[in-house]
Amino acid sequence: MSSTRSKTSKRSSRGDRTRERLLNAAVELLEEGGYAAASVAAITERGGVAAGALYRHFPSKAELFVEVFRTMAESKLGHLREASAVPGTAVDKLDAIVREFTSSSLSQPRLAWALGYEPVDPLVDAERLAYRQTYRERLAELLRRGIEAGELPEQDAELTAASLIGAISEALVGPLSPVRGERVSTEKTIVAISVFCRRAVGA
Amino acid sequence: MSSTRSKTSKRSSRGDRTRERLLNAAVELLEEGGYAAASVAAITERGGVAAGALYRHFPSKAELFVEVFRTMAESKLGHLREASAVPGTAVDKLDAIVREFTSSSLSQPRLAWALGYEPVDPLVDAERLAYRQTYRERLAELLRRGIEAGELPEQDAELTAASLIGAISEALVGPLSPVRGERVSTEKTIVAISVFCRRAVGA
DNA sequence: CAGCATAGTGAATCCGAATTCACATAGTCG
DNA sequence: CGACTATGTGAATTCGGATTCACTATGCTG
Repeated sequence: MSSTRSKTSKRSSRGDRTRERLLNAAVELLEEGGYAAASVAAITERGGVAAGALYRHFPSKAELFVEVFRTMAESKLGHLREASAVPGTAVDKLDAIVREFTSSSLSQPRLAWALGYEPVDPLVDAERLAYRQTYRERLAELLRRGIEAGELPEQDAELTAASLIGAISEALVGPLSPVRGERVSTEKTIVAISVFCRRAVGA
Repeated sequence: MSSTRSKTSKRSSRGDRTRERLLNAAVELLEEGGYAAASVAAITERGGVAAGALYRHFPSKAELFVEVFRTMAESKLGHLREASAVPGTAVDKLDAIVREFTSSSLSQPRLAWALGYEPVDPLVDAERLAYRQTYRERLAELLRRGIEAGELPEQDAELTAASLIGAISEALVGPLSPVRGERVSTEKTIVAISVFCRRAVGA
């Protein structure tokens, strides 16, 4: 494909930079108006190229979004990993993760909504599902450690993990949804969710 | 509109029956292949009429689905109400509701998926959101009673309610999703979810 | 500079639905 | 029966985007 990137790394070629700009444009549009706002026309316009150019860099619009989602999810995953590096018991780590997840979602509502819930495209949905699964596995692993350590009661770690993710998501939907109702204090929300999760795992 | 239904009730007119058949066809198709399978063509074919006929009964496909969703949600709401009529403490009622919700979803996976999660149409999504809100309020009300009665610890009932719904939903997604993984025992799943919820509310 | 590949252009095309509409047909009422 | 309304027909139209493509521009390499 791009024989030009053979420079191992160095300064990126024109094409590579356009590619980047398109990806960024997609993210921005997602933040601003969700998937509906992110048409090929809009993306390419913001990227400063004509519509057709997109197809020099991605086989389809869907594939572009797969990449967007993959990137963002990977980054979020990184943050969660960092958060869980906090010293302490498994429960402490769990709590750190929950808080990180909650607060980052609250600070970029529309994006979080788009990443986690908004109907996009079958291809992208699959990607999303896959990452959700990854989150779940991470959590489950942590839970298992907590159980072994006797910090948590015996339970189906996978199911609990899934439930936790669902609980956090749903609790956030109100605040996240473009159709926002009454705005509640962010800090209060985080604490409430954190408490709920602690109780839910049996801490 | 239908001056014919002036017979107060009696036997339904031809039109009314076609209307019913279309609604049923839509539900069936939803069960079988999700929203994707429920095109106007498919619905009308199954209903035994030509495509255009649909528009004699509904202003648009979306409106038809709004009605489908409303009906099903109303029915589910009814079942939950029945379930919560079980004698006992607020926690008992809560548990009954959780079990009812879980088991009914598991027995009609595809339909539950379509009703609860599958991206459909903005108009329908709004309807769905509204009912979710209703579920949430019901649950919250119950929780509040439990808190007052001292059966449950002090907490934000609304948030807990939302979290519970999210937890159940997500825990079911695996089993519900068309992309089913390993099949787990229905009974086990119900129990596990029930236990999780009890813990989560602080029972 | 010639030559070739990579990038970019943007109007035309495609595509898969929903929706419309001019024309039947069935039902009802006086 | 005759007229008038409710229903049904289904091919043609619409529609909103994604995608293509013949052509042009850019930039590197020898």
